[in-house]
Amino acid sequence: MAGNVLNDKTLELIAERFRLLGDPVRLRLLQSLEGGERSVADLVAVTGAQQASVSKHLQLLLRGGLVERRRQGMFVYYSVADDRVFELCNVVCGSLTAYLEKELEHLAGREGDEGPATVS
Amino acid sequence: MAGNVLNDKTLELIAERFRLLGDPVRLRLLQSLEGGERSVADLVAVTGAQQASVSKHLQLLLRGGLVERRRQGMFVYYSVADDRVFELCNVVCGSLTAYLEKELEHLAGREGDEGPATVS
DNA sequence: TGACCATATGAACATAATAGAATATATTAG
DNA sequence: CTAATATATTCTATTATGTTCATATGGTCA
Repeated sequence: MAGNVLNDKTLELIAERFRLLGDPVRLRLLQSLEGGERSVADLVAVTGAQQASVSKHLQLLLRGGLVERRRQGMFVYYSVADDRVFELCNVVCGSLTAYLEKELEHLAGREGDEGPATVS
Repeated sequence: MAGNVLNDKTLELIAERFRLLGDPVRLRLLQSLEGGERSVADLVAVTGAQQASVSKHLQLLLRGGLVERRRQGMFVYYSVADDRVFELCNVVCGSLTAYLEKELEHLAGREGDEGPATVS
């Protein structure tokens, strides 16, 4: 966004990538992979989701280029292919924190300002 | 994600924020606001979307704390409340670029590797 | 080969997100 | 007050996304 205008296609790609990160199960998967590669079975256990669901989320992350897979015997190991995801999450965390703090402040400043206690 | 485990609620908040950025119209709105505040009418013109649609997207961004609004007469001016969105977009752009370059490389390496040209 | 295990995929269903038309609200001008 | 304008909201239809169950695929081992 550094001043230049992005065309619709690019914007759609960026949006798509944000959407890819916009699911708590996928975020949990990525977080679980932060320490290194894991098998699907591991990830199923960690997330508590169904195997089919985990597998599909992993395919989405794979097609998006955020993770890689490696087969070893019967097991498939996934790992993070782009560390930027963690940077993104950190920035979002900061943004969220700032937002929530502002909200708190706002609420504190309006204490008891939720409408009249008396009728008419 | 700096090594600590995030609970489900936090993860959902983060995912929600990513989803907020996961729409091309909203990204276009944010980009349009990068140069400073704009009225809704301006934004409708810029995006080419319906007024109702723009208004709804702006409400989403507002509730997410990414933009602020200011009323002046009949007009409402929106502005970016959290510059981190641009940082996020830039990181995503970098991530996308890396991914697409890798894809290209991959394709180049496999040139003509798309199956036999002859039948049986 | 067949039995078995891990992972992926397909189909059906439920839910969420989005757009568009119509309408409501808020503000100013007369 | 009414008319006019800018913005917000409601309602509805449609589409996208996610979950689950069942099944397919790919691999190992006897």
